[in-house]
Amino acid sequence: MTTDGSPPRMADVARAAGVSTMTVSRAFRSDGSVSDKRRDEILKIAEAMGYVFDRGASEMRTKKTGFVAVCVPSINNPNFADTVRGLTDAVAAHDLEVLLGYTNYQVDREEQMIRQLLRRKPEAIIVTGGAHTLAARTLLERARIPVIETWDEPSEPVGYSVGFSNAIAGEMMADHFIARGYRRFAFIGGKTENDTRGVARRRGFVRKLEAAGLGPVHLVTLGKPPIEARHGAEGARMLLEMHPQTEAVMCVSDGAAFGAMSEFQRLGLSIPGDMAVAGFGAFEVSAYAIPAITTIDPNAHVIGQTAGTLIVQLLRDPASHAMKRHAAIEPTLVVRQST
Amino acid sequence: MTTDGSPPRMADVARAAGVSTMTVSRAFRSDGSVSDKRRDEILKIAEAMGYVFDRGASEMRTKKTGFVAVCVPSINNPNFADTVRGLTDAVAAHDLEVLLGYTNYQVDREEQMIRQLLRRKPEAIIVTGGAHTLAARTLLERARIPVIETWDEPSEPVGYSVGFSNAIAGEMMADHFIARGYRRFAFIGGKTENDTRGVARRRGFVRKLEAAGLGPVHLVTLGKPPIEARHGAEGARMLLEMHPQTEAVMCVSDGAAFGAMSEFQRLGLSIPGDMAVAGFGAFEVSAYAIPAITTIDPNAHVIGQTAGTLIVQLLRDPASHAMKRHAAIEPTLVVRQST
DNA sequence: TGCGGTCGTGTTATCGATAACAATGACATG
DNA sequence: CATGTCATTGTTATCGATAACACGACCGCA
Repeated sequence: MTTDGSPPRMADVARAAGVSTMTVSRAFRSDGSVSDKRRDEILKIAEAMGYVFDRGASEMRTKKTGFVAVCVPSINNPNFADTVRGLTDAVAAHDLEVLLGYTNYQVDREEQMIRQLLRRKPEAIIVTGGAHTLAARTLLERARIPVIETWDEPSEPVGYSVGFSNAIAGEMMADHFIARGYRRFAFIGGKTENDTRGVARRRGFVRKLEAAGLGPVHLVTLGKPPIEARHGAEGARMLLEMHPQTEAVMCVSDGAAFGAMSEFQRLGLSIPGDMAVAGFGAFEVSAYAIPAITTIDPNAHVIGQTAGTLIVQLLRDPASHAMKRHAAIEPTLVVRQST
Repeated sequence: MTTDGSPPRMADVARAAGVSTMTVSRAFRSDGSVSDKRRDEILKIAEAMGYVFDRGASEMRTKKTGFVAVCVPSINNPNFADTVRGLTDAVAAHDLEVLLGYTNYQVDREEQMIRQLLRRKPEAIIVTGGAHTLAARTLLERARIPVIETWDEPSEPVGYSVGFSNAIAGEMMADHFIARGYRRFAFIGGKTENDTRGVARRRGFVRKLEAAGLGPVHLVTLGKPPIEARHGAEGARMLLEMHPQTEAVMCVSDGAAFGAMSEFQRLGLSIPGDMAVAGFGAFEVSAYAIPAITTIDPNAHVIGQTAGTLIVQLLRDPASHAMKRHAAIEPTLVVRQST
């Protein structure tokens, strides 16, 4: 506290400690060359005065904000929450903070969000997926910071990418269904334009089955993402009405799969006898549902962790730009009783 | 882009547009008094140059960071995710961004997180719960910004509070159990020290039942929060082993309730015939489980929205300090088939 | 004793935008 | 025509910390 009642600045702490501002500045950093005695003294005085270090002023001079920006579709989705957690954990040890934005699965909101995030001058930016508006892509290309696209395997990444092919994930489930001997298939998912990754999974699933001569795959398309249990339940009703002969259905998310399975059961079907159900995402609910639901684990936490580790490396050693541009995170098929 | 390859600053845009830096600054703000023609011209030039406004430099001069800090236990919990979403939605329209931190339910990490958040000079800070370390409380008291404690009804709030009494939420469920005619009760939850709100719910639940002469209430205590499906399942096994005569159990969260119910079913019990199960949180899974799970909806999104609205009001009109300090968000009992 | 090196500390200029104030021109009004 | 008002634009100092440089004290070693 200063005499005039304004919050204390570093200079006020310096005055109180009888040293120069520069010495206080050094005391607040780990690398600062100050004698231990002085540092303790200064920090104690600062604490007593209620001094709070001003990161904003610091970043103006150092040009280091300590921010890693990340843009995800939604934070209510456990998968993206896991990715953010993995990222945060990986970068926190290196004095980096995560600046989070979400788009509610709207591409134009992504552009706006990226614009907003970049104004904070993050040291790196992580986005979800490889599909962006042209303007958004330009923003990322011009940003002069590491750009990481996650949850996807973009054919032309802006910078780096950490993720997997959602189409292949869809194929994995198709292979599993084929191996189990099912014949008539369906896919429950959301509207095409909003969730490009969900659409890619559907494409892979359908392509593989039709290539095996097991088409057509019936598509049940619900509203905008996120597609959750209530949509799954609605999709289940629609499916039984339109294509009651279906034997196995993949859902775009585990939430939807759970909702669909519950609805099938309510309507008297036995799972997997009358209908096999699978999801995507390895939500916790899938493991504890009865029957437990077959799913694909995208290893969301690992995606975040890997992206975080990559960022730390790029920031510490900018020369490492030569390394490979894509980190493949293999999704895992988790077979359970529902198929 | 400047001639030397460094990112352009406002002065570079000004030079390119043949105006002063100040005019460019004004063009970038909604209130700036610049002729429309000039503004369009300037913005177009800025865009073409790839200029990105530097929010950090701006905030140093204006002393407005545009940040609202929020500290939650976890972002994987759908309840807190909803609160953050409600908050973000409420403040976004007023040019405020949410700076998010989470503590993994560790009180000492909360202190550290608050310290870190405050260094960014947020314009307001929102924390979860009313229990903090002494140092954390001091930090909040000295911060000279609006402080809002959520998800609780602190007896001595630091500043404002938005939430409900978790003890009363526990009592609500006890009342419901009593009305349904159950006699032998249990509560499945986490370790005491880490989740004060969960503990409060348990306390209310137990107190009410014992006051009605329906004790003792058996407590099944698992590990550290978050307490999810796997803990619920484990708790269910423990409960059947130690107190098989139990008729109705409340779980600290819906995740745990779902896991417990599944496990009871796996072990051959019928719900609610052999065992009634209730949760807390109104997770989507509860509505689609079979049977659907009775729960308490804390209206998490409303909590966030209300806190956001309050902040906007306090920042716009600092004189409104006189208004009431607590906004009560009533939790709703949602009775379903599991009880 | 003299020299170079290290350690701890101080001085000055600076990061990029903007508040506060000043100045200009256009137009209205008496 | 003089004066006032308004809208628009420019000039200067500044927010709070720190990089870069300078400097003195002290050390070891020849």
